[in-house]
Formats: sequence, structure tokens, C-alpha cells
Amino acid sequence: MSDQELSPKPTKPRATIRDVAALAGVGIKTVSRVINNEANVSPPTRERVRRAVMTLNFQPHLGAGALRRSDRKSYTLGLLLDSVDNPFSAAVNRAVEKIATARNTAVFAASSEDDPEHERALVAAFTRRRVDGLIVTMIGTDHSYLQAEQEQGTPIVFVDRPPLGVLADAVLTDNFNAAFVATQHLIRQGHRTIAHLGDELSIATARERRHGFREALKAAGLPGSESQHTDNIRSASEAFSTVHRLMRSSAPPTALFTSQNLVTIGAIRALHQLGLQQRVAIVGFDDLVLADVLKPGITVIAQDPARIGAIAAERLFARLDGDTAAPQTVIVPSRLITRGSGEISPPE
Amino acid sequence: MSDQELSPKPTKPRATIRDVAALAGVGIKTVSRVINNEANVSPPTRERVRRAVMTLNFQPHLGAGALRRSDRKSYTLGLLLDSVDNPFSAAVNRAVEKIATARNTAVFAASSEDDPEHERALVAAFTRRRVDGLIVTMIGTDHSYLQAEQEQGTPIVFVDRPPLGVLADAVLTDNFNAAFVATQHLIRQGHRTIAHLGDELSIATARERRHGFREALKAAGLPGSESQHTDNIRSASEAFSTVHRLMRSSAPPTALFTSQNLVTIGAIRALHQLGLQQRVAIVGFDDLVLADVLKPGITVIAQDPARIGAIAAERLFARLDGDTAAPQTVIVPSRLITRGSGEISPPE
DNA sequence: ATGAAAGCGCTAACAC
DNA sequence: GTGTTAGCGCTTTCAT
Repeated sequence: MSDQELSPKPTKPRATIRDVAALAGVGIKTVSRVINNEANVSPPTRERVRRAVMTLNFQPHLGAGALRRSDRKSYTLGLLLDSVDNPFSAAVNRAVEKIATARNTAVFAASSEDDPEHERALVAAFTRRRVDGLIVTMIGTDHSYLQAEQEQGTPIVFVDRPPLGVLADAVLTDNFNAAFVATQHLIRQGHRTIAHLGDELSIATARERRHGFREALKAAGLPGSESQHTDNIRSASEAFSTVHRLMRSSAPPTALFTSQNLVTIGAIRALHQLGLQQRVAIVGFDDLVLADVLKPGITVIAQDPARIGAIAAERLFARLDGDTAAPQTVIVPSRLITRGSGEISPPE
Repeated sequence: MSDQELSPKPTKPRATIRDVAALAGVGIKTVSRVINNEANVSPPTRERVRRAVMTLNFQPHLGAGALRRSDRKSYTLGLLLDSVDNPFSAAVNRAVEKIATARNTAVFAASSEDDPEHERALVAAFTRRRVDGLIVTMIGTDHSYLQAEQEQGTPIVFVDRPPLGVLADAVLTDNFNAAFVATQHLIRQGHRTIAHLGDELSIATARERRHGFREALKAAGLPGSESQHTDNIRSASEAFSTVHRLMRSSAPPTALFTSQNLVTIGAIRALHQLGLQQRVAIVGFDDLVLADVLKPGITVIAQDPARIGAIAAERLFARLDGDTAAPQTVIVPSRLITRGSGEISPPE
């Protein structure tokens, strides 16, 4: 550790285009031409300017430029997620960032943390920073306030959950179908009492998954299982205690279908703690790290968050490039990965 | 899906402070006063302005304001991580975001992806957007170019890896000590042939961990084990194949010490595939989801990324608030969590 | 209590 | 090939 003080104020204030122009002995427009790689600058002049840029460590102020530039772009976009800390969201984040970076665009990532008011504040924060576009996973149920943003020229792409009260592009998983397949898979192993650990019912996605679950039961003639719904589970610990409760009930389920990664984790913990992991089947929504290593391996419906994020970013940039076609909804397929936990048969 | 076209151009262009002033029948300075909650506006005027703001859905352009404001702040910061997709990085990200949001600051998160050149480009991208400060996990080995940013008034906090060639705040784990403890733990179980699956040696952190490993061996009088170093492993798949190779060697290790989360995951996969998970001990650096559920549970040195991120953000804001003390290095303790895999004894 | 004018760093438009 | 002027949306300064 050093005793040297960090200077309170910048030693050298940041250079502006005028400083560069002065040092190079040219007008500011010439500097502007050089830093934007425009034509009509003689090679020697260009070189002098470049040297001045180096000397002063000049970095053009993108925001100042945007103010006057005709495209008005900030080369910035806003990404709203449940939480940057959630593995699904983080994979989306990475995919969006990759494509944005290739387009010289920086990404503001923000976590709504399941709070609609906070979500709204985050969108406002993005708007005040004049992001070029928005990629959002909404937790709130009224998205109509986003329409104003859209009308003012900010394209929006919805990810994971469909737009409500706005017309906009969306990139989604076929939740109904995936849940149907997952449930059907458990039924085919012979299960008759299957519990669904569902997410917050205010989320459209959660309702679709529950619907897929129900329809699969209905198709197999198992309507009695309706009582096995446990909705509004949104964390690993809630899932953990729910599974404990279910297993102590008079007619414990022989199989579980969990609605998302955190819920699956909590359920797995509970099953293992109860020593039931080889007796109670489980299929989870979302793939999990180490799911392949557990005994039994965890059978999942794997979404493809990287692909979802990439497609969302592509759509956003297409809009920014002038695509004015009707709003598009892209369904990204998910797939059942069988690893053991979903292939456990019910006792007798 | 709808047939309605999205408008090619904004239907209503975004309102400016002048539009609001015109609608409210006041001067722009009055609007400025209202949106910034300044004094000297009569309640009725304030109310008229507020109404105009609502009507026009006016959102002040933060960047434009910053250009003229005396503090010059963009209320934005840059966060450079290995990858937003890595669980450790994501936890840091979340912690930083939480504190930044409370300070009305938005976070640019970016992934260096182990590429020093890319990293440099990302820093430049941050600078051109005039972030107020930088929180960085550097992969490159020469950080001196960051000094220029610092001198121009952008505070920098290093996270996870110390600054090289710059004086700056840092928030780190005591890697040497943690690695020493982990290795000692294995030695105490009776292991004499312990392999360290180390990270890229260009990373200071990796060298410290290796050093801790070596010193623990030395302290126990086990110098012969030096051959068991395998460095420069940075992904799960590399770790996977390395473990396979080690186990086929003439003197296979009876215990493993893995240097970070991805490496631990790859190693665990390999051990399980080889059926050795109950015979070969393993201690991993970084905690893992489901590490508690695996059989055996995975013993780890758990860092505290949330705390690391929070402290880093606090330090950054302290600097922005005018703290000019000498650069500070905060060491965040990590702890050994025993779950079984690290308590396996060697055969015989 | 209010507003007019200047200017932040840059680009657009148009000189020369 | 180069420079000058105006102006983007806001805050500052200073007048009223």
C-alpha cells in the first residue's frame, strides 16, 4: 500500500476536440474528419492530427456528438432482466452484449428483482440516458407505458415474456408445449400424482407452463391431480419448503415438475435431504450446471438463453436499421434432456 | 401477430425542455428548476410545468445536461468482468448494480472474455461514454494505460485481481492464504500426491493460488509433488481432459485442488465419469450451485463475490464523493466449506 | 420568482 | 482540403 495521495482533481483535464485542433494546428472540423475517418483530409494533416490525439490521449465524447449527429444514436442499449445474477438472465445478457459490442453499442444491464415499480424506474433511467433500444424481460403486468417510448422512436424487444398492452417484437420459448412435453414424459413413466411447482401466476409464462401441465394431465385422463398445484414459487428456498410440505401430505406426489431454475434447485435440495431423489421423479424447466453429474442426473426442459438473447439483439438492431415490418414473435424451441431423474417410475 | 406496421419514424418526436416550457408558458430555466427540484418556483407555476411534463411524457436528457453541469457526471459507470455469464462475475455485477442504482447510476457491464485487446477496446468504449468511474477485473497484464484515465479524473477500482503498473483501489481475496488452507486441508486427510489444476499463469491471482498450494506442500515436507502442477486451465472442458490425463498417469494424484469455478466443474465431471468421486478428494476454489447436493458434497473455498462487488462499488463512490486518501486494498476473507469431497482419505 | 444568453463537445451545413 | 458558424438539450450565470 502506498502513502501517495490520489489527486483530488484530475491532473490533466480531459482533452476536447478543440485542444487537439490547437495542438495539431488545424480547425476542429478537420479533427472531426480524422476521428470519424471521413474523406478530404490530406495524409500529412491526418497524421499530425493523429499524433495530437495520441499526445493528449483524446477520446471523443460520444454523447456530445450524438446530440448533434443526424442519427442521434447513443450507441447504447438498455437490457432489463429479472436479475443479472440469474444464470438464465446472465446467458441472455452475454448473448446480447456480444452482438451489441460488434455494433459498437454498450449495454446497460439492470435487474428488476421482481419489483414492477423498480422496473419502471429502471426503464425511465434508460430513457433519460437515451438508449437506442430496449430489450426487456418484464415482471410487471402492464406494459402500456412502454408504448410511449416506442412511439418516441425507441424500439423494444420483449424477451422470455410476451408484451402486454403493446405491440412489439418478442422472443419467447414455447412454454405451453414444453410444459406439456415435460408432464407427458412423467406420465409415460407411469406417474399419476404429479405436482407442479409453479412460478408467480402474474407472469404469463408461468400461466402457460401451468396450462401445459394441466392439459397434459387432462389428455391422460388425470384430472384429479389438480390439487397438486403449488403456484407463486419464485425462489429456491420457497421451493425447498414446498417440497417438504408436499411430501408430508396424505397423498404425496410421485413426480415433480418445477417451473424454473431456482425452483428446480430448491426442489432437488429437498428431495436429497429427504433421501427421495431416487424415488421421486423430477423434471425441471431450465438447464442447470452439474445437472449431469447429480445422481440421478436431472432431466430438464432446456431453454436456449444464448440463442434467445442473440435473436432479441438481432431483432433490435434490425429495427434500428430501419425494419418497419409488423411486430414479430420468434419462438425458440426448447428440448427435453433426459438424465435419469425424469425416468424414475412410481413405486409399484 | 398483427399486420400493423410499426411506424418507421417516431410518431411523436421526443419532447425537449423547450417543448415543455412552451406548453407550460414559462421559460426553459423554470422547467429546469422544476425537474431538478430547485427553489424559487411558485407552487402554481410548478404545477403547470409538472402537468406539461406529464402531457409530453418528457424525460430530461441526462447526457445533454451533463455537458453543461458543473459536476460533469454522466451517472454511469463501467464494469469490466471476465464474462457477465460467469457466476462469480454475475454476483459481483449484481452487487455493484444494487449500490449504483441507489446512487442513480446506471451500469455498463462488459465481458473481456480473456482477450486483453478486447478489454482495452471496452475500456475505451467506456471512456468515450464518459463513465464516472470504472470497476475492473483485468485479464491483461499491463494496466498502465488505465493511469491516463485515472489522471483525467475517472476513479478506478480493481476487483479480484490487483492493479499492475497503476496505483488504485483494489478489492481482493487472500488467494495465497485460501490456497494454503485448501491444500493443507487435503494434506491433513493424509494425501501426499495432490494435483493443482491452476488457472492462466499470467493472472496474478492464479500465481498466488499456486504459490499457496506449493507452500502448503513445502510446509508439510512434500516437495516431490511439484510435478502435479497443471497450469493455464481456464475452462471446464480443459479441466475435464486434464483430470482424465492425470488419472491415467503412472502416479495419479489422490486429491485435487482446482483453481476456480469452471475448472472445478470440469474436474467433478471427469471424476464422476471415471467413477472416482468417492476415491479422489477435491477442493475447489469458488462455491458452486448444487455443490451441497452432489455425492459427495463438494468442499470449496468460498469467496464472497457479492461482498467484493459491494465493497468495490462503495469505494468507487467514495472516490467520486471526493475521498483522496491513498489507494486502498481491501482483502475480503474466503472460507472453507467442508461437504465431503475434501475429506476423502487416500487409499490405504 | 422568472427568464435571456452563453456555452458544454461535438457534427452538419456551407463557405472558401 | 480546410475552416467557420450554428445548434443539439441542457445548466450556468446573471439580469430583471
